[in-house]
Amino acid sequence: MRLASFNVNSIRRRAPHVARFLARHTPDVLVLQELKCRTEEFPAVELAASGYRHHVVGQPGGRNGVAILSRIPFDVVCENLEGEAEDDHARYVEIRAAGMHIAGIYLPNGNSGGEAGMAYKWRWMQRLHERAQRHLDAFTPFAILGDFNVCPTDADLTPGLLPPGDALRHPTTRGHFRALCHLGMTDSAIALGERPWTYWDYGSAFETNRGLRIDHVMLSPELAERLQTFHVDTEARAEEQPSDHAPVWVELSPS
DNA sequence: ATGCCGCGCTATGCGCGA
Repeated sequence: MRLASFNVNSIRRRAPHVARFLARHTPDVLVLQELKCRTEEFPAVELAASGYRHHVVGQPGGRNGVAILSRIPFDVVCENLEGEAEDDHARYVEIRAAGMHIAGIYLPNGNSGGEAGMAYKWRWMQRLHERAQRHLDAFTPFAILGDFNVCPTDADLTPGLLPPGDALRHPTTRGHFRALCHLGMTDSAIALGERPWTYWDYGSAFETNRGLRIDHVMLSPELAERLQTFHVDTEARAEEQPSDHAPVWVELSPS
């Protein structure tokens, strides 16, 4: 079982990259973030030949947007986290497939909108925590994949790349992330002794390998037991007109 | 300490992303 995540920074610009990634690595499930399109604008035709079915949670205005592509049967569980009235950001999608629940997330950046932006990020992390708690309490196998916009420790960013007060490395942000770990969700890369960059800014950052580790795959205990490998598809980041994120994925042994 | 880049907009600069 192969579970993957890719922040595409506009799916209309990146549909060819996604198609190539699917062909190269044939994940069973791929979650996408930052579609930057409405649901009806998703380039389904360009991805149709790949043999994947999709579910899109788009948003007007060219912001956010998440989707799931799957080559195994699935049901959509929900398209938002509970706990905040009138949250119309398209940042969450959860499916049930192969006996597990799989969430694709685009966690708020938190650096825009001042205090309110930061507070929204932390409330969102609290709501994610509550969702995970619910699944863990029920012993439901649960995976969370996506752009967390969190550098969990100082070792997860190139020194000097982000100022100390940045929302991606703020102590409160890290506290929320650590709470998710303590709840019982395993950071896949760390569990395997790896700490790879998953994001490089446009410009020279990729050539000089100045990056961040912000795309994560978190697994409940049942799934962490099955964790075999963690990968970053740097090939996708090296392509023409790339996203600033690279796809990541994990391999799980059969249940 | 930051947006030099990239994206979408109702645009020909701005807000946002990390």
